[in-house]
Amino acid sequence: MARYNFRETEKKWHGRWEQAGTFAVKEDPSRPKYYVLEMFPYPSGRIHMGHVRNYALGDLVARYKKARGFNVLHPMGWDAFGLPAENAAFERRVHPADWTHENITAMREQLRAMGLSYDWNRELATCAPEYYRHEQKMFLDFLRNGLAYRKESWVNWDPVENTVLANEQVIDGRGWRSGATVEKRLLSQWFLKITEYGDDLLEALESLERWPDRVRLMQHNWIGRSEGAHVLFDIVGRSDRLEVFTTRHDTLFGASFCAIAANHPLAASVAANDPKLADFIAECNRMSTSEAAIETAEKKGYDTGLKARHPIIDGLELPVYVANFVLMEYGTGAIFGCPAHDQRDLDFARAYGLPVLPVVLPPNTDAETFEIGDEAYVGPGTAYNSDFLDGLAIDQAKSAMAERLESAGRGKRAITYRLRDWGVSRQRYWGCPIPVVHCPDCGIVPVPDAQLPVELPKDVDFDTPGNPLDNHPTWKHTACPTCGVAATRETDTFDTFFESSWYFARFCDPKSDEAFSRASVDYWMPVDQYIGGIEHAVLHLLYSRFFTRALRKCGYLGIDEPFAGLMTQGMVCHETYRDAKGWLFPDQVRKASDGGFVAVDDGRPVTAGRIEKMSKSKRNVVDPEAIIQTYGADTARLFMLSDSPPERDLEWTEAGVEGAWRYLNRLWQRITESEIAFPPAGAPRPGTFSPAAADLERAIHKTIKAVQDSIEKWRFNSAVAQIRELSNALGALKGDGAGEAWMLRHGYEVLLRLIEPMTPHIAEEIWESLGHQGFLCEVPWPTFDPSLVIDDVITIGVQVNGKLRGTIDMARDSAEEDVRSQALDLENVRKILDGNPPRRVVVVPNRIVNVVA
RNA sequence: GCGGACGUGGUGGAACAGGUAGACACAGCAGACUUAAAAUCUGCUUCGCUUACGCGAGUGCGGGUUCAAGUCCCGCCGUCCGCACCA
Repeated sequence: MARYNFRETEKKWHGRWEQAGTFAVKEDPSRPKYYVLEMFPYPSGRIHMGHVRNYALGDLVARYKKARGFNVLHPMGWDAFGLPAENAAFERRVHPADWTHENITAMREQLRAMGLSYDWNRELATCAPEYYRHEQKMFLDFLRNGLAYRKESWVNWDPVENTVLANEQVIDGRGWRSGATVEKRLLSQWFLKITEYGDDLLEALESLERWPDRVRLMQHNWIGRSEGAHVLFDIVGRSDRLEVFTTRHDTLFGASFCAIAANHPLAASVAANDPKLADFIAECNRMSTSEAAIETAEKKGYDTGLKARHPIIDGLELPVYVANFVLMEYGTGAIFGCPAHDQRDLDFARAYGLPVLPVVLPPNTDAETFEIGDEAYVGPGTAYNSDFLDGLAIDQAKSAMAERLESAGRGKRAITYRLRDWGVSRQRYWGCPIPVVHCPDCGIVPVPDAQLPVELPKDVDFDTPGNPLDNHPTWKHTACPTCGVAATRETDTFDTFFESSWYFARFCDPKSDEAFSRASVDYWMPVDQYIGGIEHAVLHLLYSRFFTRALRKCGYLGIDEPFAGLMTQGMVCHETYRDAKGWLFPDQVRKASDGGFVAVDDGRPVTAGRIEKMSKSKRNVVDPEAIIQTYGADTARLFMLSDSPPERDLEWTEAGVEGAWRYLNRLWQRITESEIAFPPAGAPRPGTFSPAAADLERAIHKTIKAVQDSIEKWRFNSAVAQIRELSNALGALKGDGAGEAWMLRHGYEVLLRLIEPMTPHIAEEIWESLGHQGFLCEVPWPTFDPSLVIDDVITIGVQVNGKLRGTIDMARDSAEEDVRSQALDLENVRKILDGNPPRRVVVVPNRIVNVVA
């Protein structure tokens, strides 16, 4: 038997699709649209298995929706700015632009080899001036609309990448890519006002019904809204007041100290005359913010000597400390401490000998005997020791206190967010230049629209440390657009998350002289189905939601939410091996006779590690190109879809891939080398069928329904299982009469249509070999006959006391009495009842009978 | 510490809405074909007992609700993920 030649076949169909423009789309108001998008890749040079999985998932959705009659937009492009290009420039003496474009060319070929149904006419790369010029304009519009501003602030500085990082890019105190411990620096930076949309971004999460709960929750926590109050403390002997944020203003009567952050202006003011305090502040700034450091760090404070007047209790003065656990970034950078009801405050109070006064009494507790030991009481209760709050529950006490503070002019209700404004300045070359000019006379001047884009210079030096744009001899020197005097350009570039915050809209109209036309985004947006990794849950996915709102405010588009549906796929994992010296590639390892593993070269023992995410460092990466070379794209795609549900991690196994390949090869042989003479394409349906053929027809219709349901529910692995079940049924069909031949052909044609979104090349090839003209991918999805998906005869389980004791075959919707008597008549059932009448018989129509003995 | 998800054969995983647990695969075993191997085909494959018919146990552990629980409720244990000095 000849083997299926995937190499020739896959290439052949790539050419056919391209020539016919099969996947080119345009707006068509007469048809429902469907926008499928996979997160576009960074052009690192080669695709990896994570990409293959991502795009196999997206292509299945795109092809399925196309079959269901949707006008499907399915584009692909390149997230082309970023640090690796600069590293390559430094290490290999290639220009970042050349390196990036070479990588794009290579990766485009790899993607084409997968047979993905992209409209390649819409391809874009974010490093092109035709792309980034629009985001320069957007930034200027943000500036005009008060959504962008420049301010000096403490920022996260990555000492390895030599650039600033946004809060979202600091993971556990370290840079998200470099892993270097992040330092605090005071710099002038551009910010986007994401906090202005804090409430909206939070509330709208509710409406994102087709997003995973996990991602919505992560964004919810990230935004971190808390309701509380600002409280004002007068400071003895000073005119300024200390403003504190609290969520527990009900415990204000238990306050025993105030604490401020090391970077708080008040601390700086005292430190000016207090060298010891200045030392303490410096020590706090050096402190790492990593998890381990925080766990072990002591709660340290420094008594400033200042006294804060309690806002409610006349005559009570509280000491003011600078404390290392108070963050300038959150709230007002100042707190009041109520040790009895906050663990951290309690630890601090014990360390510095401050009073601990309980003011919340737990339910059913005697106020006389209630004491605070080593643990603060944070549970529910009623206020006591609290004057006018006494007897009130916590929530009531908060309201009462807020009203008192407001009427006394000593505070007011307030809401604080964990979310910070998005710092977008990066001290890097390979990014989009920030289009402003610093003029000695006029200050910050936006570059006029007519002078856009501000293009990156090509001739740059990567050997000198620092920002190559800043080091460039001429680029930054320009004339002030307003007054004409000598001025300098901003040399920072945008965070590369800027580009990915709007590319989905550009795909709607990628050749436009504008960012995109309003009509095209109105037609295509929002993205109906977005697919990508969970790692962007609070980065790209939050920025894009904000950016869309900002663009709306500036009149670019009319929606708030860019992604109506989101699927976060699991990782691709693989086995790992290591010996005493480190990790080994799987092909350096073989199974030993004792069941363990040894190295191929010298037989030394090797231990099998965990199944882990493919990574270069663990040497468990499988190169997609090699797989496609060996087995073909269809096989790789089928395996990826069949092994695990999309959101779960997938274990790559050679055996699993082999299995997928054998299946496709078998399918091809069964049809193209069939000994049964199939009737020609479109042959009329015979009038009668043998029972076997009629059964097969039911199986066909059931499969259509099952596969469709599975795809709609994102159970692609189940869809594959159902297709394989139909294959088994087709392979097992007995008889070779005209009716059987017709039904067999019908079955295979349906099967091909169902499998085409997963394995398009082989499906097209077999379809053509059956005598069809035109593309299978343009044939509508088959419909099932509802009457054929329900069985006439149903096998009903018969239980005695909940244990299965037999089955009976009954006509569908048989009378309950018949089912009951048939069930009781089973020998097994009679044996157990032993002549006694059953106590009860539960009959669930068409499902089960349970006899209670 | 806070929040969340998950836990089913040797393995990946099925099981719509509480109703025959283990679909579909992978691996394994046996057989057919073959000089042989690969490929292909047929069968078996949750565990224990049994020649067999069967019987017993079984969805992390312990309880509960129900005629009936992988699924619902309560309490544990474990694994993974997110956030974290957040006032």
